[in-house]
Amino acid sequence: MTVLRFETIIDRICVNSYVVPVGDDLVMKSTLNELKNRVQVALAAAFGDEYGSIDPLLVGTNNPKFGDYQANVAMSLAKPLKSNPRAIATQIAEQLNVNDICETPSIAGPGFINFKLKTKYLEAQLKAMHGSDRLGIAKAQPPQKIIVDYPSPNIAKEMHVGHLRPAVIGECFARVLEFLGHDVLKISHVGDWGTPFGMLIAYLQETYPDPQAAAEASNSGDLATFYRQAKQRFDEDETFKENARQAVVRLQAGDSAVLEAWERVCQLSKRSYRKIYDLLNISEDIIDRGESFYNPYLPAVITDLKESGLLVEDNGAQCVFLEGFTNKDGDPLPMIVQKSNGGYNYSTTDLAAIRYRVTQDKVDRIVYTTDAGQANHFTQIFQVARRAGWVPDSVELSYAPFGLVQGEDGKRLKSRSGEAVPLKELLDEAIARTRSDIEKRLKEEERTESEAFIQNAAEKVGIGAIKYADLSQNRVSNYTFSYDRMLDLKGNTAPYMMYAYVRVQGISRKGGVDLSTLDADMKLTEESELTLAKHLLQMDLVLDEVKTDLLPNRLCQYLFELSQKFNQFYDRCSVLQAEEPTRTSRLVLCDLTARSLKLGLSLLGIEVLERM
RNA sequence: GGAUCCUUAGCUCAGUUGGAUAGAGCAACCGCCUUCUAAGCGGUCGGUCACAGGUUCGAAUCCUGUAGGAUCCGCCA
Repeated sequence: MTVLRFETIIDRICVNSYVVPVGDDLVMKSTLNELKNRVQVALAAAFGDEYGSIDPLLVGTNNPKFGDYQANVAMSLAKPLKSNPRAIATQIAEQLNVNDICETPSIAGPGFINFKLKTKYLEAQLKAMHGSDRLGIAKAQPPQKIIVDYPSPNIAKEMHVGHLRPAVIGECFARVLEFLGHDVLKISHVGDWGTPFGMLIAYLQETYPDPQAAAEASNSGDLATFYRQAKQRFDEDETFKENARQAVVRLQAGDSAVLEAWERVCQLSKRSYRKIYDLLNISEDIIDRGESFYNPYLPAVITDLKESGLLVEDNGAQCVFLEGFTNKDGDPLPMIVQKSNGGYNYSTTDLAAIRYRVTQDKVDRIVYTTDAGQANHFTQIFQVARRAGWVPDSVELSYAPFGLVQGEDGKRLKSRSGEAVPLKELLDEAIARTRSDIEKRLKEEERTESEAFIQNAAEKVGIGAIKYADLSQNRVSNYTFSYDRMLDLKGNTAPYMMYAYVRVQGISRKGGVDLSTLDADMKLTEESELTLAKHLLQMDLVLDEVKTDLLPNRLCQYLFELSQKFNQFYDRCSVLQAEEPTRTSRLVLCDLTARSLKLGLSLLGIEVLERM
């Protein structure tokens, strides 16, 4: 897969984590891993100890008629063992001891070993899952300290649609890693030190020379309006433009009056960002550590690089020459860390950030999420940080680039032209469309609901749909901006899953059943029950994948399939009217589905509704 | 000129260390509400996995080349 190539470039080091029981919470063994171990034992028994450590190539089957899992290892051993794969598979199968988990394994095709789980085993697993607060998902042991580098817009500007992806994706990573028990530090590397700030500071000082008035204006003002007015002044007046430039210089020199104005602009900006983040259900405990934060640490980056011998002066600029990046003549390309005028640039800041995070925060892993256009930049930064000796091998630098948000023309959605849709506008549109959809349904079904119910449902469904539309696509591929697609409420969308959840709550209400206090004695008979059960037991694997590969669409896919399987079960099996013990067993399936959906959606940053 | 990413059904996309007959959603068409919310379920239609070679028991997946698209490339972030 393409993402892996990135990871090899940046020298990815994995830190092992082990699964152990935590506290009183019952932790189930992953079926896949358990079967893997069993096959390895069988391999050792059949062919000698040295075969006990090879990968059994165990995967889920793609067709139920082959069972639930298949081991593909026999084919890969044909050459080294100089034997035919079917014979090898038979030898492995003879040594297999999996009686407690599945039916007798069968050999099929060129040498697949197929496993079909026993119903009894599934029932026991479900019971354990039902008794667990965490749905049987283990916490990482030991936990890692992980920084999730939140998307970092320039806070001098209004948020636009291009900020949606990084916000939503970064939030998902943080939530998944946190749920898996890691110590997550959410850090926003906001642009709070650059040229656009000079413009706003100059405008604030010009319009509100009196500090008291400036304070009031920034407390009650609106960033978008403020920015628009400042931009207009900037574009039409040369003197103002010069004032803005001077403001940046004085800001970086530490001028106290300018610093004060800068603080005000930052506050104004953070307030307006928070409003949107709240609407988007983005964590409140994000730490703002903008470019300004690293200002004091920039000189040390240069001296450190000099000491390690990496720093080279070129045309008056301080550079590090990169390995593997060459210009058209084949000469190494430099990365400038200090401009010829003595100023620093974003490379310096990013290097200072890595250095600080490893030495001061003592992290085990840093997860970066930016648009793919910055892939080269981060590959270079990581290289220099490693070569400078700031990042030991034990620290993992994960880069998760995402595709560009494109316009209908297939080109990058521009932010400066002013054509980019403000994020607020997109979110409001989503809510409005959802609202009218809900009202239409209520009318058709002759239902009446309170205004509060309608508004809340419109917000949760509308925002959920937008976030899901984004997360359910492969992170790497480009994203064509389309209202219609983002706001679609049918098919593989957030409302589909929210609706499955609502169905369970409906059963609980109708039957007057408290799902949390059920005694989970399972009795699975119908095919749709077994299919749902098997899927329910795979959530831990999926979350582990998301942790490693940083692909939220894997979780979306899982939740969509879970909802599909639940809907099929719901369609074919009546719950409340069933005889005991089937009735209770089915109620437990409902409960586990609802809790899995709620958890999974919450990890995507999407909230569920009890009714809709 | 160099680098990175992408190309799978009419549209939007999945496809997990290479595995059995390439899967969803949307759109189109046909069925299913006196039964736990039909934002649902079932079915039909739809593919030269951009193209050409190679690697092997096996390739949408790995390698090489070609075509097309996007993005980046020493003093912006």
